[in-house]
Amino acid sequence: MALDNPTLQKAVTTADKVFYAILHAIVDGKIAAGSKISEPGLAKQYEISRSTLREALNRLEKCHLIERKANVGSRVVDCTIEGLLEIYVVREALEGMACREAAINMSDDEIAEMQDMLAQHANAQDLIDGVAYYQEEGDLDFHYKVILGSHNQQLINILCGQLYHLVRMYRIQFGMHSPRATRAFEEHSNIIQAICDRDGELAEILMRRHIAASRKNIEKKIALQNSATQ
Amino acid sequence: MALDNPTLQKAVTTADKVFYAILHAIVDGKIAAGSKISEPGLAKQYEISRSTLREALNRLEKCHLIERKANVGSRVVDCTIEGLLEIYVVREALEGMACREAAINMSDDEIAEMQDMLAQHANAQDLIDGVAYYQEEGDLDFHYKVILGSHNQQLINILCGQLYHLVRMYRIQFGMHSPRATRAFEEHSNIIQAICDRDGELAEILMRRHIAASRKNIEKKIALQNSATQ
DNA sequence: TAAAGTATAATTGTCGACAATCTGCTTATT
DNA sequence: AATAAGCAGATTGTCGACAATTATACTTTA
Repeated sequence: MALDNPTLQKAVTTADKVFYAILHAIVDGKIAAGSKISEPGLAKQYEISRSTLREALNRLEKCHLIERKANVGSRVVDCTIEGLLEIYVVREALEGMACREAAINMSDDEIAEMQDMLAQHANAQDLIDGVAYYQEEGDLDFHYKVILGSHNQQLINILCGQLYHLVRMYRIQFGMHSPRATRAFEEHSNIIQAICDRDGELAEILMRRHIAASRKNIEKKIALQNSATQ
Repeated sequence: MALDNPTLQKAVTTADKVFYAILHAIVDGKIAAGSKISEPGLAKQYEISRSTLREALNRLEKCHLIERKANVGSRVVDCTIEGLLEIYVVREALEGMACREAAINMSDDEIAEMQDMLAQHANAQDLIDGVAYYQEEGDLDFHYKVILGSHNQQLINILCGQLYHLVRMYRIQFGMHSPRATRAFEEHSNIIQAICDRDGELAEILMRRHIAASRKNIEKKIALQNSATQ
């Protein structure tokens, strides 16, 4: 079930391990965004052959974490504001739809599990402090559960397999400790309620607003920064 | 511009050429859906080394045309009804959003170009005959233009780079010569009008209905088939 | 001095071979 | 007879080397 998550999947081959190692290095910014990737360099660093490294690079390309040009090489994607906003647009569309489908397809057990998770969050010290409600990872994450709940393999692949890491990369590198913590918690509650009521239409609208609110929050911040520097 | 289309991109390296060759073979059903891929076999067939073939296979995996398991091998994805419906759900969400963004971001020139294209279609013999309005490819395609018009690189990548080929594969292998030809044409007209009016909200709704109508059309067909066999 | 051309160095693409793993069949055991 | 263990055969993963292409630095020329 949750093993569909590439992040949690066990690394069975050397290329796998190196893939995850580089993945984390990029997401955490240890390999700078926008920097060029040296195949001989990285291969030496991880003590593997170039073939194996290239296998790992291919997977990173699948996650849109690096970009390759023929006969030129690979670069880590760079984190631009425009890129971030583009991702939010995609998420609004896809997670909105995932939420609609989740309201239709989730089993009662899955819904109960999600409600339990939310109850735990309500007590969590982090939430009380109003910090870092966004920081959980993997299958602890609310959005994650909703996406899996859609039972749509295409949606799961795109959102959990590809965009997930990009989103984390942006969050970490832009230092987004959401100030919307308590607000987000309430929105999550309402979304779960809609799913529980099997109201797909409402569930989608609420999820879209939830994500759009985050996006607007970022746009506002950017606007403030821009007006301050002028 | 249209060079962002991986289908039209020029193949510069051998792996590229083989990638496109196998891509077409799979989409056209010359390599059967669901069949296992033999690396030694295909390498011999295309007269290349296994390394080069694996490079090509990696790209096919990016398009979700094949699936790989570690130490086991690759299989061509199989075309199931569920899979097809899943794709329609994703398309409804993403192309709907792309249409909204297109209404915001397309230049006047781009819109004029799209209107010209539609006018051409209106005269086309194919349309008069009520056949095959869906069969055009590449940047002739209406949906394609809308997606590019969103100016959102993420949307373009996912829809044109990944899903595009899968959709074509399903269309060809399920033999979908849409009987909705004239109807689809009218719907396209209305969508372009909404974009022309810069009405993103309406444009999204119309596109979603347009795609949902196709999906329901398929569901109906399936239901008929099932009731006939019982 | 700036621009263009050339040669050298470095990087990427491709190849064939070996090691590790899986598949299917035979054989042995209860 | 059914299940488990073990053994070929084939397939995938990994490696190091060579070929093709690109980037860099230097020289030449206007």
